Amino acid sequence: MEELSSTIGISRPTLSKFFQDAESVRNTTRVRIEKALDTVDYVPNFFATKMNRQSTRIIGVIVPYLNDLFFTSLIQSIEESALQRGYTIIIQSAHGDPALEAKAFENLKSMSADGVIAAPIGQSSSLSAFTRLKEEFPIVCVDSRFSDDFEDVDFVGTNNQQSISLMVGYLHRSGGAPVYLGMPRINSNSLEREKAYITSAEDLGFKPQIIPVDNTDPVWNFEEFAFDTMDEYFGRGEYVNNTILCANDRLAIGVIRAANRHHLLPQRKGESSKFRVAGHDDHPLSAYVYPALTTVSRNTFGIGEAAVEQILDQIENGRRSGKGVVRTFDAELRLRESA
Amino acid sequence: MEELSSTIGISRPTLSKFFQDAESVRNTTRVRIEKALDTVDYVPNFFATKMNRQSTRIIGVIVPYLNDLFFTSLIQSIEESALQRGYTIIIQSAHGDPALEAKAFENLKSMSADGVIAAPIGQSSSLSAFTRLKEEFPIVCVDSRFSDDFEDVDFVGTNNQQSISLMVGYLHRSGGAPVYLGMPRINSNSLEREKAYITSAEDLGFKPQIIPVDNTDPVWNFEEFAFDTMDEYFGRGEYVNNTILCANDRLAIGVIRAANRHHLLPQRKGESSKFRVAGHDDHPLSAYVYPALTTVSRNTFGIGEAAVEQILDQIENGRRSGKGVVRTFDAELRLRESA
DNA sequence: AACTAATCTTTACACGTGTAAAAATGAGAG
DNA sequence: CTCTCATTTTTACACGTGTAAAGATTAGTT
Repeated sequence: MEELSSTIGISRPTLSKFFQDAESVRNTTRVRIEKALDTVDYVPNFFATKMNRQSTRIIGVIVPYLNDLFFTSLIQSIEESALQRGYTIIIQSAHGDPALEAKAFENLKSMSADGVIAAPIGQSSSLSAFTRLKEEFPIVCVDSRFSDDFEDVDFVGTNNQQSISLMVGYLHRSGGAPVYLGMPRINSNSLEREKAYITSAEDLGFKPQIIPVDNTDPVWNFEEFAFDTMDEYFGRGEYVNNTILCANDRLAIGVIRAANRHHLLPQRKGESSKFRVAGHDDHPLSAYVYPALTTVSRNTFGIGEAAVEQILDQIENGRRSGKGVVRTFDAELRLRESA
Repeated sequence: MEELSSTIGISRPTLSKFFQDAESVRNTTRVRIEKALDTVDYVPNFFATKMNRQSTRIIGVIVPYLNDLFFTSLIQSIEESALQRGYTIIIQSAHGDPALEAKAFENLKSMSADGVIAAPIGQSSSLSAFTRLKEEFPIVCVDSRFSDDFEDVDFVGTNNQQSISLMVGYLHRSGGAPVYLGMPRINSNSLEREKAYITSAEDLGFKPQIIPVDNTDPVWNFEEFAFDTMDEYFGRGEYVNNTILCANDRLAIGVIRAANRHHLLPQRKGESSKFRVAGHDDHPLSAYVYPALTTVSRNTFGIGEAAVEQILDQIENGRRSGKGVVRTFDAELRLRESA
C-alpha cells in the first residue's frame, strides 16, 4: 500500500481512506486511484484491515451440518443480507459435534467477529461454554434455540406452533387425524414440534398419537432413520392406514420410501389409499419424490434476513439486557400429492 | 498474551511457542501453562497469528453453490483432511456467478491463503482473472476443470469416461441402449460426460442419441430443468419407451418425477416397463426417490482427500512447472430400481 | 561438583493496515 | 487577490502476534 500510494503520488492514509470508502476522498484523487488500480492488482490485506479495529465487520455463522439443504439455503440468505450491509460472513460447521461447535465459537472469537449467528446443536455438553460465550459477543440463535434456559438470547426461527397446527388442521379435516413421527432429539425444534402436535390435537379434539422411536443415538441422517423405523412398523402391519405427520421433510422422504416398499400408496390414477404422509420445511426435493410431498414451507429467506437484522441491531445499537428478541415466521401449506 | 504470560510467570515468546506447538516447551512449563489456561479463557488472535508469516496454514475452498449436497459433502471431506494436517479452511461460495467466483479468489488472496481448492464454474468471463490468479498461489481444481486451456493446473475429480462407460455398458446389456440427457452447460463435466457417452455408444456399436435441450440459459436447479424438459417430451409421447441416462442424479430425479406424472414406470409389483432411468453421482437422496435411482457413486471422500493432498504437495514442496497432476477416481455401480 | 545441552528470558524488530493530530495544500466564493 | 473550508500530507503510534539473537537459567549426566 505504501508502494502503491507513492506510485500514484498520494499519501498512504489517503489511499487507506479510499479503500474504506471511495466517496470519502476528493473526486479527482479517486479517479487517479481507480485508474492506477486498473493496471496493478492490489487488495488490502484482510488480516491487517481487521487488526486493531473496534469493528471487524465479520459475522460468524455456525451450523450443525453443511450437508443439509435447509442450512445451506439459510447460509445463502444470511450471506446475501450481510453482504448488502457490508459485512463478511465466516462459515463454520460443527459436523454435529458439540465439541466442534464450541470450537467454532472460539474460532470466531479469535477473529473478533462482531457477532455470531448460530443454528445450535444445543447439547448439554456445550452448555457451559455457551453460557460464557454469550456474554462475550452478540449472538443470535437461528432455526433452533440453544436451550430454554437462555431467555436473554435473541432467537429467529419458525413458528412451530403455527406451522404444525396449520398442517394438523388440514390433515384432520381432509382425511383423518394424523399420527406424529418425531425427529431424533437433536435440537429444540424436535421437542417444540412434538408439543405443538399434541396441543393441536387437543384443540381439535382427537387423541395425539406419537410413533415410538429409538432415540438412544440421535442421528442426522433423517431419511435413513425414518425409513428404518417405519419399514419395521409397516412390515408388522402397523400405521399402514394412518396419516403420518413427520417433524420434517427428510423424515417424510424416508417414510415415503418405506411406504412405497410396502405398497401403501395409491399406485394408479384414481386409486386411493388411506395411507398419507405429510412433512415440514418444504425441502427442495420434496416436490420431486413420488408421491410429491405435502408439507409446509418455512420462510428460509425471511429467517436469514431477520437473523442478520437482529445481529446488526445488537452490534450497532448495543446489546439490550433482559429478555432477548424472539422473531418467528409463519409457514405456508404446500399441498401436493402425499396427503 | 503479554498479560497472561506474566500472570503465569513466563515470558511471552515462550507462551507463543506453546501455542504453536505445545510439545516445544519444557514439560514443567507446559503443565503450568495448561493449568493457567483452565482458569482464564484465552485464544490467540487469529489475525495477528496470520500476519507477517510465510505460511498462514489457510486453505481456501471455492464452490459454485452451497445448495448442492455434492459440494457440501466435498467440503466436509476437504475440511476433515485439512484439519488433520493442521490447516484451516475458508469456504467461499460463488453463488453461480463468475464475478463472485473471481471475487472469492481475491478474498482468499487478501487472506494470503497458502492455496486454493476450487470447484470452478469456468465461464469465459472469469478466464482472464483466473489466468492471473493461478500464478499467484497454488490452485487445485476439483470436480470440474476450469478450462481445457489450463493444462498446468492440478485436477482431482471423477473419471467420467470410466463412470459413464460403466453405466452405459450395464444399461446396454440389461435392457437396451440408453439415450442421454445432458446437464446445462455449466462446467467441464457437462461436456466430458456427453463425450464419454458418445464414445461408449460407439464402442458398443449403437447409435448415440442425445436428447435436445434448451441450453440458452444454463441453470443450477437441475431437477426443475429436467422435469420441465422431459414433461414436455413425455406429453408428446417421445422417449416414453427409452432408457434415459442422465448426466447427474439431480436431473434424474426430475426425470423420474416427470415419468411418474405420465405413468411411465411400473406401478405394481411384477409389472415391468420399457421405460428406465439412470443417474450419475449417487446423490444422498437417490436411494429414496421412487423408483430408487440406479446410478454410479462418485468417491466424494477420496476426491476431497486427494485435493488436499495435492494442494499440500504444492504448498510444501513448491509448484512444479509443466503439466499439472491429474487424479481421477473411478465410480461404482449402484443398482437400484429405476434401471 | 562440574560440565553440557536444552530450554527459557530479554530485547528488539517485523507484518500491513487504521487513525489521530497538526500542518500544508487545494478549490471555490466574494 | 484573499479568505475560508475541505481535503490531503506528514508524522507517529497502535494492534497482537511471530521470530531471531544473545545471554541466563535449568535439568540431566558424569
